Amino acid sequence: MDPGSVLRGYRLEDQVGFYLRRAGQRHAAIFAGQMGGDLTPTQWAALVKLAELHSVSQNLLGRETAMDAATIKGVVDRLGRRGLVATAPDPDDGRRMLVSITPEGLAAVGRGVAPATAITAETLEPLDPGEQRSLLDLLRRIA
Amino acid sequence: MDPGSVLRGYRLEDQVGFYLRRAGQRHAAIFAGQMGGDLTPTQWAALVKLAELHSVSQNLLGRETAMDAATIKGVVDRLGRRGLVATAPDPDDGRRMLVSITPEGLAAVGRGVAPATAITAETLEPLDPGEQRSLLDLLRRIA
DNA sequence: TATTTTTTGTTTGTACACAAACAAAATCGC
DNA sequence: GCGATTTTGTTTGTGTACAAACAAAAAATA
Repeated sequence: MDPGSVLRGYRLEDQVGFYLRRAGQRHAAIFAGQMGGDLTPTQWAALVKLAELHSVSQNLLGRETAMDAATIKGVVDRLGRRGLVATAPDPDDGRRMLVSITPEGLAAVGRGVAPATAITAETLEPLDPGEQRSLLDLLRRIA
Repeated sequence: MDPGSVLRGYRLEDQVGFYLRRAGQRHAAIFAGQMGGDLTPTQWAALVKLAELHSVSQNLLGRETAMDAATIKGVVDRLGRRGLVATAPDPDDGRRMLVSITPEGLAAVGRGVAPATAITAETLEPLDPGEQRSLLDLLRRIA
């Protein structure tokens, strides 16, 4: 009796989850290579959103970048320690911590746009333009 | 001068990486819900591969499941502590640690196949069958 | 107004994920 | 056979990711 028989035809290689993880790993490797290692994907996402939104509460920044409260806290703390982000209590709401991007953070975003664009291009490079649009559409719909 | 101008049209919402992360998060949530929380996606992947391969070195198991040496070590340690996996030194190669699945591990795989199949189905549920095949194909090619 | 509920942020604990540095064993090239 | 290289596994450190439990403040409601 083959131990594999409990699998009843189930194979890791047929599951979306497996390829989502592997594609994420490849993207992370490309990111680290192009971005020079000083900004992680989540840190970059937070900085980009802050460049758009000027000043937002920490939790809202988390929602905009798809990070839960505990995760965005760590990201903001690390960016704050490096002077790319500043926090201040919200005068209108004693619970809120307003997060904003510093001039240094804005400069980092400026330097990062070209690499970030290249990262997306390199990640999608195995696909032709139509396939790239398809993938983005399909991913969006299962996200 | 708008701070957003440093972005030059770059938006988080146009980047694959952002959706890869979000789709991975949704999949992980579905996984935790269906699998009952006692097995993580990586632990499940390791068990499935071991059910197929019987006995493999720890590093090879990592390669088969897309985990690096440090990560697979942690996964095997945790599975070993719960008795789902056993390790033994390879008699033919003093460096190698042979990992195999225990009867309890095999039983856990047997119980997990139905939920695991449902997890993939629920993750892909927003797409029709043709789109599901497309997504899997495109993900495979960028992974 | 007073009570309840929600929102916001923090802390702790567990689990990936990987880089870097290291040691031991096997293999390769000569 | 022997030195160089590769493979295998371990350890440490940093950074997501999230659950759960908690406190404080605000908002909703009775």
